[in-house]
Amino acid sequence: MCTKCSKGKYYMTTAITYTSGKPHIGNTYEIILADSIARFKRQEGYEVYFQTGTDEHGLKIQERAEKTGVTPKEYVDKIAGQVKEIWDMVNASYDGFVRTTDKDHEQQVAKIFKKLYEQGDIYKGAYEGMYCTPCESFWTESQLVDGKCPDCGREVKPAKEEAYFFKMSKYADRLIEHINSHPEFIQPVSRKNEMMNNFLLPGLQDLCVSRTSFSWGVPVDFDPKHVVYVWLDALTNYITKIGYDAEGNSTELFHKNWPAELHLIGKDIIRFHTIYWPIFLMALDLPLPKQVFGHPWLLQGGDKMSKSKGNVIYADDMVNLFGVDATRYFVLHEMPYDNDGIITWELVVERLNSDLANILGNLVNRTISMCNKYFDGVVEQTGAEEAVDQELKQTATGARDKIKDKMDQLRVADAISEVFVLLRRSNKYIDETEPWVLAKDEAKKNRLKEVLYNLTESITIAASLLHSFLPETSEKIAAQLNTSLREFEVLDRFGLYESGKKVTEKPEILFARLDVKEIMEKVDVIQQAQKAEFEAEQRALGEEPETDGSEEGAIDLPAKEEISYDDFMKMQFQVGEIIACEAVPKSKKLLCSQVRIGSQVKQIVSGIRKYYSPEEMVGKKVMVLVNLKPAKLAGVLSEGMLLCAEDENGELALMIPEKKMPSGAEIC
RNA sequence: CGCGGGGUGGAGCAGUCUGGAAGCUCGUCGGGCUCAUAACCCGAAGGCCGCAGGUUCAAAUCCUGCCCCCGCAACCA
Repeated sequence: MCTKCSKGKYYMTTAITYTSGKPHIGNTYEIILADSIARFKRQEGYEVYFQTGTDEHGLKIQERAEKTGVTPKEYVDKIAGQVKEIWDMVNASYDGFVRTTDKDHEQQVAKIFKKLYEQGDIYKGAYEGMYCTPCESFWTESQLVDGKCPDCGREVKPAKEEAYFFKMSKYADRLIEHINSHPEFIQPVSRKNEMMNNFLLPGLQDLCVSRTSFSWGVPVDFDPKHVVYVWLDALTNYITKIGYDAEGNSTELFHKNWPAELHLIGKDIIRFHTIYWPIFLMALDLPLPKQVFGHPWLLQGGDKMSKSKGNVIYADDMVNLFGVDATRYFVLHEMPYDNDGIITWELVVERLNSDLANILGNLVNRTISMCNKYFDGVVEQTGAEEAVDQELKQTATGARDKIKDKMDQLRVADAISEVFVLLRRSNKYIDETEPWVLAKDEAKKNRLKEVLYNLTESITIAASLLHSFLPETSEKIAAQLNTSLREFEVLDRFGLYESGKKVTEKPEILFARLDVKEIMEKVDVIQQAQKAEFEAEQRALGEEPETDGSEEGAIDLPAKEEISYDDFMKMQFQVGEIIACEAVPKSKKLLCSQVRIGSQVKQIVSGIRKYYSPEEMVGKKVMVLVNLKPAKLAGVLSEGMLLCAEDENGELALMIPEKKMPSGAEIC
């Protein structure tokens, strides 16, 4: 915005989005947040370089691509396209977009790996554990269920997989020192202790940085059956894409921008950015980023979000329904600093109506209308001041520094609220000055002009301050007032609106009020479409679509292998009477029941605590599989199984004989 | 005693680190106003700040114990 008064460079990044599917509003939140910070820094006079991108390697992507019958590259091209499309749709002003499948990135990852290997930070070792061949997964002894694979229940065997490891411990002390001497490094600060106490102080384990179990990744060039595993591939994007070269030929762009001022990431990956990433950088002899901010999540309220239910909220749907800036406003405003935020369609409508339509849109509209009505749109400063003006002016001129203060702390939601303080104050000013009363008295004409000038000026300042958050709206307001947005430097001054200018004749409604009911009808259409799309995808993957029970009742399960009558007869089912029942301590879902079957009593543990209380269990006669091999659950012995029906939501119902039956009666 | 987050007027949250008159937005009710998108402005009602103890002249805030909710983890026999 103002190149001659540059305050220096500002390199910031978001996390790169994993391309396993279309990003939902929670993912999109990060880019909007980052964008508002980038825009604000530019407005302040920094030379910002803002990078985002996609993380495109890994087993999951390879598998998805195989299932849909396309190459991994084709698959990620499609998703990366969607990501970009959404980022553009929300007006993200990124300067660089990295894809981990970009050739230059891949080359550097291979070089970095080699360099770290040659200098001894990476060594060849082995991953040891119990291996399930069909699942291609390693499990530790404690993860095994009954000595078998917890996923598929099949046999596992001890195995070793060759892998490369990074020696984390070597740099741990230096990192601890750095974190302690740079309290601003990890934000919010509450996360710092978490990292220290849970990972750094107990001692870091070496990190596995290669895999042989899949091929969709960057091959290790001196040992090509290995592929570089996620973090060394993903994190390095922050340096590779701006031109880092492991052999010393880094670009101008890199020298200018590294180290980054800010990595903006989700709170789930703080560990990787504040421990592994700094250590990689130390190993490469590069300076560390100034700050890592792990933002909270934007969660969907109400039902758990699930594509099969069609209730996932996507940014593009929001933009279509509400517009870009309403979408931006919601996610920026609703997100507190260190707690998770909630989004529902109803909340979005509420915010849009009360803040954007009522407070902001209506203020602009009523002000312009009065300018036209009383003075044919001409706005003039007459100097007819009164005491009431002072408070408005103070609010207007003080807003900039308050916002800057909040932004410096990365409290974006609070910053945007400061603009609304000014807007509210302006609405109040109209009531205090009563322009319609002034208009009736010819002698008060100059005063009326001054009042409308003050309003126009305040709105211009507010619009300029809004630019980082709602760029489109900000510009629309300036256009309606026939002025341009102010530079940051002068935003603490009042009275710069050029006296005598004429505002637009017919103000355009900035945000129309919305009716929740109408919106929810449209949402319903979106959700139906989403569900249909999901089911189509499932069919394409050759899987049975999940039905969601809206047609009441029908659930199709994948057919199991046919069994013989003898197989069936191996199972002994009997009626059991529950004579006592209590919750299993140390567990959340388990109930432990004493079940009388004939003359014996068996102890059976079941995961039904969510649906049945211990009290209501007692006295029930239920269907029991009696001859199941006993096993321990949460340390408690279970000698059988209570049979339940389960619906698609996991709701359980015990099977109970429909006529009175004695305990021990055989079920066959 | 698995890890973590949280419980503040009807809803969503701030305040808790650094004790010192319970605050914000929405909603509700009453009033004002008419320039405006039934918008705006003013006022009111509504809280044992999860429960119980403790420290203190003083606790939403510090300490101890307990209960409940939500993620993750997990054994869902």
